[in-house]
Amino acid sequence: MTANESDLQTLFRFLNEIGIVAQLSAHAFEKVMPAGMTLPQFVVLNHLVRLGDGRTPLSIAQAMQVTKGAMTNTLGHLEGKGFIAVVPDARDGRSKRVSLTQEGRAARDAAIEALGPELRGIAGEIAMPGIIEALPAIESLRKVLDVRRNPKA
Amino acid sequence: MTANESDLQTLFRFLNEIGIVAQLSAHAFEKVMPAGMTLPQFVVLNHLVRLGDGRTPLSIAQAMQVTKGAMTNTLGHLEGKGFIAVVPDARDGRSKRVSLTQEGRAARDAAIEALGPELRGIAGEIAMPGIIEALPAIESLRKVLDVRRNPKA
DNA sequence: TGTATATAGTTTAATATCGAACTATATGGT
DNA sequence: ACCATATAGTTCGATATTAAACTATATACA
Repeated sequence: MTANESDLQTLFRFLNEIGIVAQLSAHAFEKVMPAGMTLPQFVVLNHLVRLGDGRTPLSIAQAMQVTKGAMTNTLGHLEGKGFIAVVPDARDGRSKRVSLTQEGRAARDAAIEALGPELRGIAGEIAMPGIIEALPAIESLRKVLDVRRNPKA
Repeated sequence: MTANESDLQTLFRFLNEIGIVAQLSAHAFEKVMPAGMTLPQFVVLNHLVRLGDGRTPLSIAQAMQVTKGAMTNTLGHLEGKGFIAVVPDARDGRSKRVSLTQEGRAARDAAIEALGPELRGIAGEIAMPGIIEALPAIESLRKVLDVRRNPKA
């Protein structure tokens, strides 16, 4: 499966566009988020709601592909706002466990609510079938980059 | 063109994946770049090579969707390394013009060279036809987000 | 001509991120 | 049981980014 020059240029352009879309969408999200709610904070809350809480900081960091240090920072903010509780793991003295508070769930729901109109606006202006078809390609690209970054996992 | 719930969830997941791919690919790029060359610096050099130099800082900032302040920073680094020259515009006292130096072109070529194997590696591990088909969807999404951010332009 | 407004670029304070060094706890091989 | 190594989390220094305030120049219009 040798890649030709044209493939390389396409891939380069693809990654370039992805970088810009990521930046633009992050901006659009922050714009509509309730005051004080940042994108990283929301992503963590949403992750805990969707996949269940009681997870360790490390597993959350790996799921969203940031460093442990970045997660320490984000969890600190969320804890400071009372959106999560972080407690030592009784079984493993090195670990902690993250659980959602009532306020945390409410904040996540409010953020989802605020996101709705923006998402609807975007969805209304693009050809959704194209997006739906493109999703698997993005996901496989993510997996490839994932493995290349951390081959052992 | 009303969007249904499923469309919104797909779009949300799509943007989520894009954010992670952007982060992973930025990391992969920085990893192989020659010492001292950062991704923003490379992107600016590449832009100037491909579309011609003599551009203003503002136009470059707009092309890559960063603020003027960010561009001031990046151009400062590039100028400090002797990769570009920034001179006042004779016609417009507010403006400046950015031109590439010999060293700047060489640095860009070296970066492209260093990027080759990494891109080839990635291209060899994914299904390129899917990427090629997905590109237009990403591009149209970029345009939509672009317009929503700055409706007048 | 003069004044209000728009545009180009810089600076500043704040934030998120990274990688590396560090602490503490667990695990595995001898 | 012990010691080497691996893992979880924090901290630190550096960097890129943003929004907003600021300076300087240009343009439009009255």
